[in-house]
Amino acid sequence: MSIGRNRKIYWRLSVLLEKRVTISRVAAEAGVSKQTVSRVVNQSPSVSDTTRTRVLETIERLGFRPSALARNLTSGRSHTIGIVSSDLSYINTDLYLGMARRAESLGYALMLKKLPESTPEGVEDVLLSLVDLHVDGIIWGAPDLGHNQEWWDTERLARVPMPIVFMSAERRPELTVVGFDNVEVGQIATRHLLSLGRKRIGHISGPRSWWVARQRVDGWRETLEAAGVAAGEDLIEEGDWTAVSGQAAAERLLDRHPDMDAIFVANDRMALGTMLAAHRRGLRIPQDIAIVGVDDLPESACYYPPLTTVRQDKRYHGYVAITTLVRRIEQHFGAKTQTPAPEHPLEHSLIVRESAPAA
Amino acid sequence: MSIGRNRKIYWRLSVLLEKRVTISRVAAEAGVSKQTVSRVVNQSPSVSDTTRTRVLETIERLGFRPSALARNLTSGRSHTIGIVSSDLSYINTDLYLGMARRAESLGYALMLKKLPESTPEGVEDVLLSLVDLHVDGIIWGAPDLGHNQEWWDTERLARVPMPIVFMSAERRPELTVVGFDNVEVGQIATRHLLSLGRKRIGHISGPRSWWVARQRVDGWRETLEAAGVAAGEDLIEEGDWTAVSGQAAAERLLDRHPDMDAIFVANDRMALGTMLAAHRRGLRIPQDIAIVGVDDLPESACYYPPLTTVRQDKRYHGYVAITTLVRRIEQHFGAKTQTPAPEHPLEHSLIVRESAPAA
DNA sequence: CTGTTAGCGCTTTCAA
DNA sequence: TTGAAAGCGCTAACAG
Repeated sequence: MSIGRNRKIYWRLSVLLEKRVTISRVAAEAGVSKQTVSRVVNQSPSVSDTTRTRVLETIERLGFRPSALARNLTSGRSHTIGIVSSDLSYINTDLYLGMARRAESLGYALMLKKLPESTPEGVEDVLLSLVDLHVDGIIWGAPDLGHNQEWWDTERLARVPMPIVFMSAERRPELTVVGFDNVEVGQIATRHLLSLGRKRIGHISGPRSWWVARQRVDGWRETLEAAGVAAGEDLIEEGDWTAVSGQAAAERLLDRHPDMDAIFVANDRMALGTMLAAHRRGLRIPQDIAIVGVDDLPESACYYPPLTTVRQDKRYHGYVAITTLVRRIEQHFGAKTQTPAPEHPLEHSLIVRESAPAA
Repeated sequence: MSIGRNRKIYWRLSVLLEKRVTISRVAAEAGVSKQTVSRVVNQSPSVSDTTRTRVLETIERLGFRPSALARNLTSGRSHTIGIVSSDLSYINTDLYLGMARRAESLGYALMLKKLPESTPEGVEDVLLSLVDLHVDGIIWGAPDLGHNQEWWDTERLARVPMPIVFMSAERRPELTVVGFDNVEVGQIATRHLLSLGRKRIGHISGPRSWWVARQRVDGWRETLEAAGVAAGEDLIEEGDWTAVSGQAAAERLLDRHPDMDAIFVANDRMALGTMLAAHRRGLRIPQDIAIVGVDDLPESACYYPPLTTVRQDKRYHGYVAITTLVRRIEQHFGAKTQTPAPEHPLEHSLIVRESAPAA
């Protein structure tokens, strides 16, 4: 679409109140065929300058805007991406911003779909409704659902008639997955705690049904085992990513191991709960117990004490997800031009703050 | 749409990989006209039972799903609602969930649009793109932008060809606004602090360009003045809703008024920063300084100490917003049936925790 | 370079 | 109760 962004267009929008300005109307007023108008709008080179000018002028004057709907119907693609999530627990502000910006810059609109309370039937419905809406591709932003439960078997996958990109799912050859290396996340956090000289390092994990949660557990375990430090299941408690659940998990963990001197918590919000539990017991952070989280939420710098955490660039995560999906969409439609692949992989870094300061 | 939710449908989806099943195909196979199929799909009563059964059977067998696109093109409505926000700062998880659930139950899909960095031109573009997409209505979820700056003048408003519902905007007769009474929020918080016997009550506000922020300031001021307590501008510092900005604002406030014994902070995240500032100065909460926030974020129960806060039911906020919009859409299209209005107004309540416990 | 002819998949007339 | 015809607004495939 090459219509000038002149704000005058907007002033003509009033016409819509009467009757939508269509391509035919423009054609008539400009004294050309609909096809020519279409060519002008779509930047086809095969239009004479004189005609182009005249048409463009008419378009401006009438405030014509091509109907995305009609366009989609004929072209077969909607330039719309469906985003599926159970709630916005995985898709937070930053991830959304990253996706929205990138999608917009590539000319795609975003359609959000909530999964109804995690039932498999609901999932089918959501998928179908997305098909009905002719979305060009899907971002699967519900890492908790149906990944490892082999829900997404090859058969089912083959049935979805458009590309899907999975956020942080277990990697499988037939799935396009975009996500961080969460084993490494666990390693980074745990290594830091080891480097501080801690020996009794517990872990508060996310729901083990989530792949990311399991990965972080693995990173923690591997690191400890490599260092010859205890890493049994008794040192793990599971939360549900919320602060309160983190507090409860910490209580259980500290009840069982009062001598614990460090905890790697699988996300910042649970780390907040963990700190509260520690405060309640009169444990000093980090002297008595060091804590490391994951996410680097903007708030975590204001926790008491400020939290050491493994930072994930969610915005870039969103960027990469959309870019990857659009590339798949393009090849799906056999586009001539190809969006370039993302330059960097998804990386994370340790942000050291008072809850576990450098040695 | 009344197509049985039989999961078998899904298994037929594979057909899509070859060629989309259209109404004509169904008509042909069922030996009826397209019209009849259309009638069956749209639950028209004027179809004989025999025919209906046969058509439904064919629909199931072929896995036919009506194309929302084609349908929209003819019917003129898309059953899609556009949600405009600058980022997801105002639209948080709960608000989104409330909207998504309600929209889904009323048969609407949600299209999310991000405002490009708050420029007026960008706003025009977003609005236009929503018009292009034929959304049936718009939720304006960017309370910071263009409310009081008279951006939304009557003229401009008249130009948007579909209903708009504004989230938490300044009330004006020509605008449909859904939001909490934020003056009352300020009053509730401040009254609580007064009831604790506090006399030097400061306020950390959100950006004064936001209407909600100004409302909360008003509530704070009115309450203090009514009680004959100082409420000057020197007792206010402005943040940008983030925790860090709250910390900075608190620093400034406490520098200027070291004798302050309470602070009403306009949201929980800034309250977190405020608490950190207090801790840093060795002030005990609540003994030396009591703090009240707004929102009741799930995390706030795990702040140290747990935060007293004014709870807003964001989920219901979302429910009401969508319900209101859909009602307007229905009358816009002159629908026969009318969605019932929300039962309750938006209310808030004080959640008392340790940062400002009951007297 | 430009126009004509067909649709895209569905709904809305209007007849039968 | 059913069907035929005529679009919705646009693009694709051919002509010229």
